[in-house]
Amino acid sequence: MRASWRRLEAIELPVVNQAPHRSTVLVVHLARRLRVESEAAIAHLGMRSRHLVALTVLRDQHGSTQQALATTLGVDRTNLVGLLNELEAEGLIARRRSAEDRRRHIVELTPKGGRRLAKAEYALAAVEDRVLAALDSGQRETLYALLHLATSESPSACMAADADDAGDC
Amino acid sequence: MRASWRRLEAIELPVVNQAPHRSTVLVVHLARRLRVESEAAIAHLGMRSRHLVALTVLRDQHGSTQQALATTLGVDRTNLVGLLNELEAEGLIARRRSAEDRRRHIVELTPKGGRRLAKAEYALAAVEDRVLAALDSGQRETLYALLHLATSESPSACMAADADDAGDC
DNA sequence: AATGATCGTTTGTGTTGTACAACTCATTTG
DNA sequence: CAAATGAGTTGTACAACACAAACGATCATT
Repeated sequence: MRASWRRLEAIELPVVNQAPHRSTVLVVHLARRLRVESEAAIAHLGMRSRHLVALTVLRDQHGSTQQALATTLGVDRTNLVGLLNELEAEGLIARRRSAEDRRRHIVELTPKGGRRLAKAEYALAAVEDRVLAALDSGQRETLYALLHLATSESPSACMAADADDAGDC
Repeated sequence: MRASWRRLEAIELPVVNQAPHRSTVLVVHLARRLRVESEAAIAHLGMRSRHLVALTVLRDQHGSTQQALATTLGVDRTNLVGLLNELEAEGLIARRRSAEDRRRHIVELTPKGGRRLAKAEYALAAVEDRVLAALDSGQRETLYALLHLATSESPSACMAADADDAGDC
């Protein structure tokens, strides 16, 4: 009975077919540790981790609408308003009306926001040295590259931009 | 002055020395997305993500004391009690008293707990296919390996075990 | 021009996760 | 014996967040 199983699977998975590991739990676990420690590390900048996540997303995908930002961040759009208000009050982001659809707000990272984000990331060095102590610098870069790839893959990339360059979705 | 700096650093960082990227924000971001979706995926098992994290940690480092578990998970030890109660009520973990120090509880993953954890991870396949869609299977394994390495590095490994094999810490 | 839908916003309510403190009990240690 | 420690219990407080209902401004359709 094992022979037939192997024949069936060998077509698509030629050599080895181990049960793939699930990263979900480890990501959640690691995120908790990182978040707890990073909150303390960036408190002197008047920011929390959720601010950093928003700024980071904005740095990657420039000029998202609030709706797209809400889905990317996975937060309710009503709660996003308050978060953006805090960031805008400090001049870290800017809201401008979309030219195509004047109902929409295009959220952009300001230069000051970029500098603040860089500052925060600098402050996170000590945290990662502690939490990611088991990884050398090369492994950390690999980790970053994979995470960046996974997160930058916007689930609805076509509706993220101002839609002037987004073709048919 | 830069020459002396280069001489000093060249020993350990020979060629390039770019500013390393910080993974913290990306981990937090990705964890949020994974957690939200995984909660729905494992609800039918009567579990939440925090249960899975606890079981996963227990699968890796067998026989932690509750105190060590609390620091590893980064939760308050008073809140850990309730979490372990829920897991123990379903027979997924077992508490036994330490022989060396009868105040301590050694928490262990039961066979049933291991099976439940495996079931949950199986249910997470669909979630990761959605959230980690940008990563192929090889990249996901690499991600898992890095995360496992980072999380298994227990910050206080010496006090994690039953202390019969832990030497001088 | 009228109608309905959409985007951002405000307000309010409710739930959840978690920290924190204070205390008890059992046990170890000095 | 006294002090310290591990686990458990209880209660309080707060922050994050979802969710609903409504509003004004703006599109899109007819």
